[in-house]
Amino acid sequence: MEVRRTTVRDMRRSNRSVILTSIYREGPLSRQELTVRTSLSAASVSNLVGELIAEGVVEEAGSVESEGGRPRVLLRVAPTFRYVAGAEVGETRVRVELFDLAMNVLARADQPISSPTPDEVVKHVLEGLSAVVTSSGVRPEQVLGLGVAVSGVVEDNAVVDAQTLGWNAVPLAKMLAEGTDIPIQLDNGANMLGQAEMWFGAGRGASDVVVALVGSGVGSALVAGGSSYRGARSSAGEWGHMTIVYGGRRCRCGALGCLEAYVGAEGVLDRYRQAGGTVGADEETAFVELLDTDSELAATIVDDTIGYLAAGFANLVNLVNPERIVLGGWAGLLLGERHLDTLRVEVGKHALRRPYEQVSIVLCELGRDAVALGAATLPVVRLLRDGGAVR
Amino acid sequence: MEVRRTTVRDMRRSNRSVILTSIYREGPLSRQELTVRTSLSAASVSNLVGELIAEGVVEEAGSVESEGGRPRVLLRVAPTFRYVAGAEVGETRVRVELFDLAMNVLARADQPISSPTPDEVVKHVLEGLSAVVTSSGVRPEQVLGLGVAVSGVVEDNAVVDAQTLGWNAVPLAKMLAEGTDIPIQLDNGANMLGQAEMWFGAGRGASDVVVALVGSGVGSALVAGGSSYRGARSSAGEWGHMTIVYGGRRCRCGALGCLEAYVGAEGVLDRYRQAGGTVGADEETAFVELLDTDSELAATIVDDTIGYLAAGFANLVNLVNPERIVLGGWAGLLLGERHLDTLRVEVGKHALRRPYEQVSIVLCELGRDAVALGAATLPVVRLLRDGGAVR
DNA sequence: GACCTTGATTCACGACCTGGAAGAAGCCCA
DNA sequence: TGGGCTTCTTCCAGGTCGTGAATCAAGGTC
Repeated sequence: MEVRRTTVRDMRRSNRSVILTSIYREGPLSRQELTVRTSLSAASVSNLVGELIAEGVVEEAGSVESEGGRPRVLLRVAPTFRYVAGAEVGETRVRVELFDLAMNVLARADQPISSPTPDEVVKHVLEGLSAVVTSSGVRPEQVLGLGVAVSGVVEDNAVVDAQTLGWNAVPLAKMLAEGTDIPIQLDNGANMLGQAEMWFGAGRGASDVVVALVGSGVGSALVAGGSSYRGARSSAGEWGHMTIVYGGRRCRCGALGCLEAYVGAEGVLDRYRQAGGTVGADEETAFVELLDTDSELAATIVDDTIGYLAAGFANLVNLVNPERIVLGGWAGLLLGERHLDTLRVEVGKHALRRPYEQVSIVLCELGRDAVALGAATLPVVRLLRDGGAVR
Repeated sequence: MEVRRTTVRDMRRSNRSVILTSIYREGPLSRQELTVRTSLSAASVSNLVGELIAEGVVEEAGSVESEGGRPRVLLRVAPTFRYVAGAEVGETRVRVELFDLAMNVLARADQPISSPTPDEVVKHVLEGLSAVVTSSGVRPEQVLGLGVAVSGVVEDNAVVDAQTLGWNAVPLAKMLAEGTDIPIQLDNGANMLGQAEMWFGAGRGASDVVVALVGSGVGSALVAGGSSYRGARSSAGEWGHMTIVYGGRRCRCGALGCLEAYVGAEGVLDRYRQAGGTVGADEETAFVELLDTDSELAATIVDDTIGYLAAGFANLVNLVNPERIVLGGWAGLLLGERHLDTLRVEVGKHALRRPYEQVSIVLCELGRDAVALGAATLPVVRLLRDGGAVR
């Protein structure tokens, strides 16, 4: 039973949240439009908006004429009310970015990282954070929070397990909090890229979405009913290690026949080389080379890849019944740019007719650099949820 | 933006719901315990409970002594405040059951059905409903609602598509509503069995669960964060048609290599017969026969089945990260009773270590007759959600 | 039978949203 | 130029709600 009481204060907080969220997500709105959208009374809208303006969260932004009457005053979330930071922890670099509330980038700090130990990562994130804060002239107490995207499983928004980095139960949130007063929120990198696509990219307007990421490996972010689905212990979305060829190729996770072993760039190139194809050593260049090679072997490998990927998509379509699947990741984009139509057709061969007809399959719009952007939305989500209340 | 305003009335409804739900789900409770669990003030609990008692939803049920003070008065939902009905629409029969609010069966009506056309089904459901209501001496206006479980996709709680029955966009809710004043709610049969297991069976206490049903075919019910997950258009949970052997056996859905083609009883027996095994014609008898045959061939087929099923489970574990998987369906139970431990081990070979360690795999506890019970919980859910307000 | 402990109820209070009336701000037209 | 009109916004009285402190209730203890 997770039910909670409601008090008279919750009501106001909730209504502030409704109004603030509407203003933020649906662009400049007048009080009048807010009364329609929220079905709150005009009196309450005026009251709540007045409070939000007095606190500086919301500001008036011009007016628009109405049909012969008093013009409506437009309201927007004040972009400079507070700032938010996002960090992307990769295997070879740490990127920190600072945004205003309109999610304009104010500063960016990229730092190469030699060995991704927890201490090293903490050091670089904190350095990057203070670098972007300083260089943009924002006072630290103006920063609402720092969202950090890591490539592993983040439990309870605090502890990280990342097999690829060799991290086991690393209390990253605590470690970071010791070096700054800015509130920290952690999440998984794939989820954050998905979050970015949901807010600013190909996921806009949808509420049941799978963001499928195909790079060297394969992962996904699940969005159910408008919010990220993490499962019982935050590791949901491990789509890449779904068995798709029972007893098939050995995957680096140890199991046989995982999707990743067939459609991850590494697996694809491996299959090509084993079949006698030759490409360069650099993975991305090689992958492009394979896609653009005009040989029967290359065509077979690519067609097979599309087939396996389609089966993986179909499994999502059947099991999750999303309204949209967003394909991303560098390899996914390269493949999708060339073969999206074929992919769509192939999915239809594996999926049930009904959910297949209801899903649209599209490409990511933001590229791979949106991870920090997604992470930076975490403090914004909190701000909107709390109706503009700050620490 | 699905955010909605909150008014002062919502607050009371919400708190009534919190109290009523606590009393219903956590057994007889005193007002004192309610203040602790709901974190409402003692004053409000007293006030709200008084109202619920006055309306007859809740009643006092004895008292329990406290440590030297005034004894606590226990409260429970009055079992006979209202009644709920559940119907199971199968391919060969329609079952309707009537329950009190404590979910004790008061009456049951089974009706064989020759051809499951919509009109025929509506007729039998309505006949069954009036039969159980009459025979138990309950006044029709005392019946809170009828939940109907059908074996197809139910959209918007109103329209049914059932490929197996040949139904296409049948407005079943409307058709039923024309024959009775009792409110109708529709849902999918697998979901309803899952719902029954969640409330009264192997799912109790968990909030992220997959109920996996293996019979002649294969399906599942997904429970995410305590409530049933239906996806964008109500067809989520189609686990049986997940591709598990790329390019493998032809499934009755038309695709190749679906899980159902390997672990559904029909598929299993088919594989056995094709490999030279002989069993009787009746599916269930044949399946038991296969399981209990002491031959190398039979053992291989069974082992393979466990392997395929394990891969199917592992895909759920990786993608959904449930805390529990509940195996049911007649074939699933027969298999599970004999080989659950092996199955658990095999799942570990396909799933990622971390989510695998976090999931428990157990058998259904209620048998296959719980569908109507699950359906009958639909009106109860509505009652609890609305805080005891009746039509 | 006085006192203690614990559970339940009462009541004044402040916070909240609402509907209707009033005010504000622009446009139109004589 | 000013009155009238339309539309947006604010003000105010009224009613609902949960809270905290005080009070009442019901049993046990000595």
